[in-house]
Amino acid sequence: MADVVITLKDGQERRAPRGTRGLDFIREELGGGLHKSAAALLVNGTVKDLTYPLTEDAQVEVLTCDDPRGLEAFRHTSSHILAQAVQRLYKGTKLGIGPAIKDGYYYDFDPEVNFTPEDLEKIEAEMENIVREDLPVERQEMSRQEASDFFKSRGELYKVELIEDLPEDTPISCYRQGEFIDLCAGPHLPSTGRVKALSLLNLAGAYWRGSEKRPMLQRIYGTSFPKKALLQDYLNRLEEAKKRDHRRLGQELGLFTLHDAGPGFPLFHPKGMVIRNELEKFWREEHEKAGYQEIKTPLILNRSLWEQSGHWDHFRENMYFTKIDDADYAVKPMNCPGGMLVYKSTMHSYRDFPLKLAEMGTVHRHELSGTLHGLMRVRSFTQDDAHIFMLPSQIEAEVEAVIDLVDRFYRVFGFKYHVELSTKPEKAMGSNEMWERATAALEKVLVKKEMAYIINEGDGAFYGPKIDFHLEDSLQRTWQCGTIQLDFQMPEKFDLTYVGEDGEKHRPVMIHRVIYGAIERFFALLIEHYGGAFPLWLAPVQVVVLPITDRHHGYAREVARLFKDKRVRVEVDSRSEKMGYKIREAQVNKVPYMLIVGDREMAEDAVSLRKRAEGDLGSFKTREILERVLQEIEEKK
RNA sequence: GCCGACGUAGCUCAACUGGCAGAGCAGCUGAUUUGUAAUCAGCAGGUUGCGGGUUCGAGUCCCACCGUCGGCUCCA
Repeated sequence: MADVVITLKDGQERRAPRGTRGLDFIREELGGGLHKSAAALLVNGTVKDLTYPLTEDAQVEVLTCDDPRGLEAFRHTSSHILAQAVQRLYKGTKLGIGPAIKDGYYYDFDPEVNFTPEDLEKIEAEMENIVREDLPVERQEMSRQEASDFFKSRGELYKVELIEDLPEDTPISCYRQGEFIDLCAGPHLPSTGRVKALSLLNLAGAYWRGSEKRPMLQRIYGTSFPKKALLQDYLNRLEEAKKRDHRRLGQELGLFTLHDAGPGFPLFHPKGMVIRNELEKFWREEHEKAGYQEIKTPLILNRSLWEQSGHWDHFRENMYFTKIDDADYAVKPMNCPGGMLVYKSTMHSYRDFPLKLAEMGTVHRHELSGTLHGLMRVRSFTQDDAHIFMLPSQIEAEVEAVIDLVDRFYRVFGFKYHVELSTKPEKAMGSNEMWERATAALEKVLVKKEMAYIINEGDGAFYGPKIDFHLEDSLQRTWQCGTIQLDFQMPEKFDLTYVGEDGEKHRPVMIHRVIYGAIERFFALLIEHYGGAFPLWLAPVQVVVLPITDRHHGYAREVARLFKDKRVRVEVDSRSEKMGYKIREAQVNKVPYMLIVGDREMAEDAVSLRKRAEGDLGSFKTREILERVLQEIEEKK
């Protein structure tokens, strides 16, 4: 039998006996330690097991854990080890699914008794045993019937359901390691001994197939790495991330608090308000430049308005209600109906378009108690909303302009973001044609701007599809912030009109959009992004003057006055404490500029500069530092 | 809303199997006059989330509720 010709990534060709397993090929032909660090193969562009037999000439690339696809196989095998350990320790536990995810893996179980955190330790110990046993992992294909019968005989009813839902033509494969066998498409590592470092992280409930109507399973999250040191790095990073948690920093820096008196209703303290106000100030400046006009609409409006807008039918379970003089009112969950009323109050001409009405609107939404999360997910929040009324022909240009505005804002803060296109949800208003037209319009702009985006099926607003902008928190969970929603519904519902060139009345098109999203959420993300060390323009206290002894207090106040006159947020720490103490406190409070003043500085009209991040920088003329501070504030660096 | 864990002073945390609620930081008072990340002393601070129950006795055990945390579902 002739050898097969294997073409490597760099174009080199190697020969191997037909049917050689990938792993053996790597060991024989490529040498080095590669067969040890390899996790999977890429054969003609498809990811395969390392045990995959090379029966044809092929392009082959070796994937290690440095490649996401290699790491995925590694983590996926880790999840099988988890499931094997659980089934050894807790007989009768049924298996759900167990995929690799970002930073690790999970497995869903239906145990006879729910797991406790102590169980995780036992399970982890058993996983270590399985790794030590170094069980070979073998792939085997089955017919649909075989697979179904097999899992039925084991009582694995969730697996049977999965098999039944697989498309007809999909080959069904299982992976076996020791006594454990799981329905799985693979690929997997060739043996369990390759998982050198693993750890279980936490325990949570998760509905079977993500549906609240299905049983709740027990999900165990874990992670694993090819080296112990990498696992330790990861655990250290988690610890570091906890220090950036906005809930912790918000408390430590005196920015906001949350109370039992109002779950999901945050209270902003003076220092938190300074930041909020700076964010709003920046927002107003930019929106004025971009041609927006600002409005303000009421917190509470009559029921009939919400019926007209469709919220009564589509959003009621998220709304709060009240009565005024025996009539039904609702607290607004969105700003759009109020915006509609403003629009309808006067006549509009096509010449006025695009008409951009912006509103810092505080909305209330009843969110499920289990979903509340610091400032990220609250029940009362302020949206930096705007409604853009326009001609159908203006849609693309306006969507593009908003995308540019979002980018302009996020850049100032140094945020990375990703974009999603959300399509028609189940509870939607309007015809399919309308939805398709609107979705296509949004997609067209994204394509034109060459933006990477993912499709978020069924996640649109009830009145239209949307482009969402997501930011990452300190644990790399993503949160939707900016959004651009195209709406053909509200103009219809509210009978909005404009007078066209032809003198006739026409229906305008509308965009709902936010840039920050919710100020609360954006603020939370900013706290985590900066780890509480805000850039100068946002810092609640920008400059603190630290007099060395009582006889320097007068001079310290003079220095502070110079800054205050230029609207710099400055404080003087005149307590009778040592310099080390005052500096430590300013440092802990993350004040960007510390100005130390003693005899030398007094004599020279100077200050000794210490910056939060750089430490002692020596003596400078006071005026020079003032200029520097003003410039840095201006540049928003 | 669902699953699990947790809830002690303003904050961070102690209190062995049920046996007198305690410390550090912050706060207040006083002393100290200080040169680049914590000066010393004293004082005050609590219906142990809320409500029931078991017990001679509950922070500790049981039940229900509220809240928080991690997820699921949902969403800015």
